[in-house]
Formats: sequence, structure tokens, C-alpha cells
Amino acid sequence: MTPLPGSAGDVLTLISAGSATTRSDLAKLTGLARSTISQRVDALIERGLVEETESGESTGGRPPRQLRLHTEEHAFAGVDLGATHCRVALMDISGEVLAECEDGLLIGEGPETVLAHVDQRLDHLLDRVGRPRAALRAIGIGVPGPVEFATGRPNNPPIMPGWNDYPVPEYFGGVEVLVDNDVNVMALGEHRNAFPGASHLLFVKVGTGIGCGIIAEGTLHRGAQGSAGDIGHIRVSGHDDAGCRCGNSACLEAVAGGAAIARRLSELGLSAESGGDVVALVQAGDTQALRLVREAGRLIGEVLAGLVNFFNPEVIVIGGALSRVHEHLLAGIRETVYRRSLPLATHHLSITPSRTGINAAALGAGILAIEHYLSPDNINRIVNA
Amino acid sequence: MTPLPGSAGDVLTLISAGSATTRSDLAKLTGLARSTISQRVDALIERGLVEETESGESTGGRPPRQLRLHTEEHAFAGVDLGATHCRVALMDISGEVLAECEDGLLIGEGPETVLAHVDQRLDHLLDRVGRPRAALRAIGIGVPGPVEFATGRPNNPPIMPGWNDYPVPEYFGGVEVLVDNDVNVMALGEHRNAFPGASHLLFVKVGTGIGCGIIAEGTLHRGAQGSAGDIGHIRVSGHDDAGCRCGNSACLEAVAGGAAIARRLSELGLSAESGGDVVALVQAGDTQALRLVREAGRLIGEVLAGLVNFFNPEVIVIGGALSRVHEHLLAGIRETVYRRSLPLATHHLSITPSRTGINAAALGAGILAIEHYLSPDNINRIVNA
DNA sequence: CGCCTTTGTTCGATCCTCGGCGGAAGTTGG
DNA sequence: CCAACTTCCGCCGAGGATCGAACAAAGGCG
Repeated sequence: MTPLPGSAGDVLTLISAGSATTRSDLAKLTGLARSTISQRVDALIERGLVEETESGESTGGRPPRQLRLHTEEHAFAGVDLGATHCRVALMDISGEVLAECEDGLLIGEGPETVLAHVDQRLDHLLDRVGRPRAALRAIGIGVPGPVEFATGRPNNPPIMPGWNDYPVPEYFGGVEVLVDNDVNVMALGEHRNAFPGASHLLFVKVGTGIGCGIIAEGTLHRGAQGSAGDIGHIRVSGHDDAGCRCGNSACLEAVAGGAAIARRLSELGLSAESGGDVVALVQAGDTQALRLVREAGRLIGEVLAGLVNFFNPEVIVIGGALSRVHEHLLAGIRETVYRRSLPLATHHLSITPSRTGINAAALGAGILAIEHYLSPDNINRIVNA
Repeated sequence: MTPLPGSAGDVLTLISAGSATTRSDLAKLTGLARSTISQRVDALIERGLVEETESGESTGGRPPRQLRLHTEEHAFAGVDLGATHCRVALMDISGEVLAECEDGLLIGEGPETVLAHVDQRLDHLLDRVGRPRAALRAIGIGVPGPVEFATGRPNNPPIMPGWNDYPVPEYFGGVEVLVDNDVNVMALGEHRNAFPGASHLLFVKVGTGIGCGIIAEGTLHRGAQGSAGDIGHIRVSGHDDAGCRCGNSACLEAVAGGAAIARRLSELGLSAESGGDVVALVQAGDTQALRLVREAGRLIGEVLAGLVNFFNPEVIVIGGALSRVHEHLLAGIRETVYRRSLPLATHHLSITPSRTGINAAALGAGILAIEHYLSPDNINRIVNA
């Protein structure tokens, strides 16, 4: 049955979170006796989960032996599958990236082809860092569409033909596989890397489309059907003429997404097909592109203003392809949010660009895998085995 | 230190939730030995928290003794403070209402006056049911404004002059007091009474203003500053001429709140000052009022459509004064939400009127108090004392 | 009326945790 | 340089808590 708080799993959680680095810290934090803590730590060391390093600084007496996660022997993978790319990051148990790779890959080729590619890349990366396949403990995968998280099956994803209801985890045999929406894993990665203290965070990805990952009480909020955060089809005022691929009109994505901006630029005679082209034009100083990006920021801000009132986050992070010109995007977003949201909600709100950048999704997916492995229940299972 | 899962507190949680009604159930659910369970239950009985009732039906052997919460000896209060009223409900530990009362009371009179009134009503109700003041274990209070939940202090409430930062719990001396926004406690009450199985629920109160209580993963989501759910000032399209008391224009509340509808009706020459007047006109069959309520439903639906995409709830409950004409309000809301939200999010979504009715807030506040008292940590503290 | 099933209690065996003790390893002060 | 002090850590016996077997209680079934 479920063991004590102060179990081996809880002890490891404190160590991995950095809340405790010595046996004394652990005793103070858990309230357990020093001898009990020692016994727990011994078990964790025996299983290769924790290692002792050289003595730390003395505080007037014998210096404590430092404890930290044992970063050899284990490996974790974070996979970022986009519409046209595949990134794989190999990480150790502390979240440090050991190796990574990226290549073009069309997700429309279907699950067998794509997952075979991922599998081969995994072997390659493991080889490069000299760890055996058996060291791989868990894999996190972010995909560009809704997923039933509990089973790892994509749920009617619009841009992933052939993936509907495909049981992704089964493809990898015994290893634990966690599949989630790409925006969710980006939110997770950003939160753990840049804002670990924030209890409520929104990660807004502005790329071809627009999506949002939600961290509530430090954990991902996926909603009842796993479709939470799909803000691309929220209505914005004053654009009823803009039709959206979803069938409605005036969707945020249809007026402020990268594809929408590119379309409007090409109507103005400029050559732009994708969000990347928009970024290039802005960076080249094109005033039309700049104006449209700013305007998109205001529209996104209008939607976010409502969500700030509703959800009351303390951080909003802007990521995705268009965040490469974030100074212009953010100007519009901030302007609208701070004007249209309630003072109580905006008083301690900060709106910032993503710090994790291009690898946000792969890192977040890896973190998803690591946190699953490090969950107290799982660790207790391992230790008591 | 923190005790075992399977502690007395956990055992009581299972009993109060109805998950277990016999010692055998408890043994199965917790995995503890029968003898251990017996010892836990004995401790709970000794403290007056659990009682044994007559034997249940045999399943082929000795019939088990039924266990349930001991509903004597303890009492809990739920208080609903509105702008112009005060309702107090006295409940036993199972959530059953023992006695209640309601009177007009202006919250603007300030905390001392209002809380003295509440205190006197509490004594009165306790007297009526014949329980001593000492039996009162905890008080939950819902107030019409934002609250810093951890301290029980109202946070710049717009319609509660004199209450800003007032330490409400201290007024009641030793008893535990929990203060929260009225919409939050209504959401809690509705969830526990009508939709205990739903993991994500929104309770929308449509009265003079418009607010929303959020249940995520079965618990209240209050946000970073405790202001989550304030949807009354989200912008709706096509009403930029409607000014709001918050300083912005086109706020949902300024076009679809009870006060706004009443104002528009009086512009049409009808006599309406408040949401109650609107309800009366609709019930009298006035077509103008009916049209405006339906239109308000569509506007509320527009905002909710966005929130459904973002939050992905499985239930939306409509409450508040205007829900007394909910058939008309709901028609507009459903129409818009099912048209403007994503199919994945609406597929299992149900939108229903409140079932708890006028006493929703007082009941919810009482439940807040009861759940606080029944929390495993608190029970363990009591049992180990 | 015996036998079976299920429930509940009692009690000794076992396992876990606690905390004191002593040794280890450093700092401080003379 | 050494003694006294502080902190850290392993060892071990004492004290609890939990377990499970044995037994008693209470009803169903043939």
C-alpha cells in the first residue's frame, strides 16, 4: 500500500527539487529522525538514484556530505514532433541535456514512419553519449494536436493524418512513454526552467496557429477532454469577415496567427507564406509587417485580457515562431492586457518572452518524462522492489 | 510529523465521502489489515467523529456493522453575505442543514455591524437546534467581492465599503473561519451537491453583475491573487458603446448583467431597476424583457465559448438571480457555446441551471467549513491530541 | 442442526522508527 | 599545536505500530 510521507520517494523529491542537499536538511524538512533519513538515503544510493559528493562547507562542525541525483546510468528522452520537424533531446535525470538532434520530417507520413525515425534517432543519440538502450527510463513526446494523455492516443488531430487514436506508447515496447500536446510540454518546460516558483502560468505559442499551455498549482491543466488551452478559435471583436478553417469566423488564429499575417502581407503584394517569412520581413525592417505583428499582438492581448480575468495567472510567457520578434508582439499584448484586465489581476502579472527558445518543446517533453519517473509513487515502487 | 496514508484522517475521508461504509470496505480500500482498521475506527468513535449503526445486510456471512459520520455534537455554519442580504445555514458534519435564516442586511454597514449580526444569528440558530456554541467547529463565509483566502481578508472589494483588508476570522475568536468569494462557494456547493463526479466545473452567476466560480480537479481554483473567475469584465464584440463602471467599455456585465438589462428596459419605458424586476417582467410574459434576456444569454455564451476552449470543463452551471428564468437564458447560452466552441470540448459538455437554488452560497460556505474540518491533516491533529 | 461465509477482536511476532551514544571530521580559541 | 566545541553519521537497543493468525460472533444454507 501507499507508504509514509517521508518515504524514499518523498526524500528523493526533496533532493531533486534542490530543497535539500544533505541528510540534515532532509531530517529537518521531513521531521524524521536522522537515522531514518540515513536508511532512506542508503536505499536510494543502493538503487543508483542518489550519489554522495565531496563534503560541503562546514557550519562550525563536521561538514555534511552533499547529496544529489545520480546522473549516470539513467537516460530520458524528450521528443518534439512538429508539422515539419522532429527534435529529440537526450537528458540525464537532472534535466541536463546530454545530446540532441533535429531534422525535417513530415508528421503527415503517419505514426509508423515517424516513430521509426524517432526510434532510430534515439539509438543514435544514446550511442553518441555512450549509454545503452537499457538506460532509457522514459520518453516524453509533444505532438501538434490534442491527445488523450492517460492513454497517449492523439484525439482527432487536425494536422496529423493517420494518427487518430494511434497507441503511441505501445510502439516503444517496455519503456514508459508520455504523450502530450506540444504547447503543454512547452508550458511545462518554461515553468520548470524559468519560473519554478510561479503557481499559475500561461504559455502562449504564436506560430502558424495560436495555442496555450496552462500551469495551475504547478501542474499541467489538461481539462476534461485534454483539449484545454485551445485559444486559437476564441472570437475577437471587429473581424467578423475573417473566416477560419474551423468553419467559424473572427477566430483569433484566423486574424493573428502567423499564417494569417502572411496571407495579409501577400495581399499587400509582399512575398510571405508562413510565420517564418513574417519574422524575416519584420527583421528586415518592413513597416507593413511590423504594423501587422503589432496589431496581432493587440488582438492576442484582447483574448489574453479575458483569460487573465478568468484564470488570474502570475506569469504569461510568449513563445512560438513569432516570438522571435517578441518586442513588437509583446508591445501590443501588454498594452491591451494591462488596459483591459482588472487591476487586481494585473498588479503582479508579468508578461515575458520565452527563455527556453527553440528547444522548449523537446526540453519540456523530457521534463514530463523525468517527473513521471521521479514521482514518489514510482520511486517507492522501484526502491521496494 | 505527517502520518501514514491510511491514517485516521484518511479513513475518515473515505467514510465521509461514502466510499466505504464498513470496516471491510476500509481494509480493502486502504490495504491495511483488518485489525489496524478497527483500531483507527475505534479512535474515531472515541473522538465522537464516527458512529456505528445497526448491522447491514449479510453477503453470506456475518453482517458488517455500518459506519457513518457522527452527526451530533458538532455543528458548522455557512454564511452568505450579499449586497443587501444575509443568510446563515447551520449544518451537521454530513452537510445536512439543521436550521437556517435570512434577513435583509446592507453589507455597506461595515464589518463590525454585519459580523455582529451574523454572530447573533448563529447563537439564535444554535439555540433553536439545541446545540451549545462550543459545538460550532468552523464557519464558512461567502462575500460579494475578492478575498485573500489564506488570511480571510477582503481585497479591495468594490461593493463592500469598509471591508478592505478587514481580518474577518479574528472577529470570531477561536473558531476556524474561512472566507471566500460568494461565487466560489456557490461553485463548491453546486459541485459537491449536484456534480461530485465532475473534475472540471464552471459555476456562472448571473445577477446584478456576472461572475464565475471555477472547480479544477475537484478543488476551487482561486488564481494567483484570488481574483480568478472575474468574467464580468471580459469584452464582448459589437457593444463598444456600452460603458462599464470599471472604466472600460463592452464589458460582459455592462451588456448582459441584470442591472444592464434593467437599464435597457427602462429606456424602453418599462419599469425595471434590478435583476429581480427583469425576472418579474419575463415571468409576466413581457416580450421585450424576454428578448433582452435571450440576447444576454447569447452574449454570455460568447464569453463562455472562449472559456470552454481555454478551460475545457465538463459542466457549466448557471445560477444567480437571473437563472430563475433560466430556460430563456440557457437557450441563448447553449446556442452560442455549441456553435462557437470546438467540438472536442463541447462533446461531453453539459450546460445546466443550478440545482441548489437560492441557498447555494450558504450551503457552499458551509461545505467549505466542513471540508476544512474533515481534511486528513486536521483530523489527525484531533485524533492524536 | 451442523457447516460455511463473513465480520470483528485479541494477541503475540515482526518490522519500523526513534533517539542516545560514540566515533569522525571539521572549526575555534588559547 | 592541541583541547574544546560543533556538526555529521553509523550503530544499536527500546518503544511503537502494524500485521496476520487464531478465535469468537453472527448470519445464511442445506
